[in-house]
Amino acid sequence: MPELPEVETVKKGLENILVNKIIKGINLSGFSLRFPIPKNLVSLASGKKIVSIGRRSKYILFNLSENISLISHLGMSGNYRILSQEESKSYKAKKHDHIIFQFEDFKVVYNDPRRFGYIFITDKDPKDHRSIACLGPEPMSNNFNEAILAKSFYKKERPVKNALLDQTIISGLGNIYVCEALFRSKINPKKKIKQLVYSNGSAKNSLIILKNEINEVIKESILLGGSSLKDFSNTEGKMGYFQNTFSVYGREGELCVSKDCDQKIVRIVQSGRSTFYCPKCQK
DNA sequence: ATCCCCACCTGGCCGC
DNA sequence: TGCGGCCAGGTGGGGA
Repeated sequence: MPELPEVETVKKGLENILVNKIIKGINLSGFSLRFPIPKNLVSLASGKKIVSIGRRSKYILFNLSENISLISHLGMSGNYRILSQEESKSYKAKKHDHIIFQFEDFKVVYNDPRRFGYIFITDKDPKDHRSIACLGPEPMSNNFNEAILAKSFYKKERPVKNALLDQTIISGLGNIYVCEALFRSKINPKKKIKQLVYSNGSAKNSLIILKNEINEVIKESILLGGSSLKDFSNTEGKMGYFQNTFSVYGREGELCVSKDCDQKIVRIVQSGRSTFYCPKCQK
């Protein structure tokens, strides 16, 4: 499922309902997620109030009372559902429901078929957690700019597609938004990143365009509630709409959307992952 | 040091 | 209808 816009959508849904609520109890399926669920999750989080809910990159951060934080990653197929009071009364855990949070009069269910998601609990600043500390700046944040990209791209040989998926360079993008941002920027995904930087280390215009298009595609997707492919939905079980606006992702063999372009979208594999692009528009 | 590959899982879809 | 193969939004560890 989830890249930055989808995680932001889930985070907002949780924030609307859960802030100032007290976790009365937690039920676990007994399965491990990508990592084992922390043994002290139930004892440490139960009885705590949810003070605030934040997001860093693709992580949802639950800030609880007494300086406890939950750090939640949705992996590929993780999702939170907030059950209504009525649903909560008779709810029986479904297959792949791995964590059920009990509140006074309703429940929140974490469901994750592929179990690539994970959750950590910490009594320290979550920003210092090893999963968060290494993340690069994220789109639309103050410290995301062409200078920092130019620094990361300077004299490096990697294809730009791979570099944009590297969460230590820029965090929050995944396969969909990288493909879409490169199309909007008219940059070939195979292009080596050093070619976007002048030999004096400053950003070429194409890199500035790329930075702007990354911000734009993320902003637009958040406004539409993210992209729903297969199983992504928000905390109410509703779908996002951004998938209807894809220019290249999942469009192999279909016509390029650019005016005056007669090319078909191509799928290649880079570092084991599908890349979709227009060979004519993206140079 | 840098970068790629693979494993971690289940389920859905396609072709035979 | 069934089965095998392939594909999927992410990440971190190991190895080249």
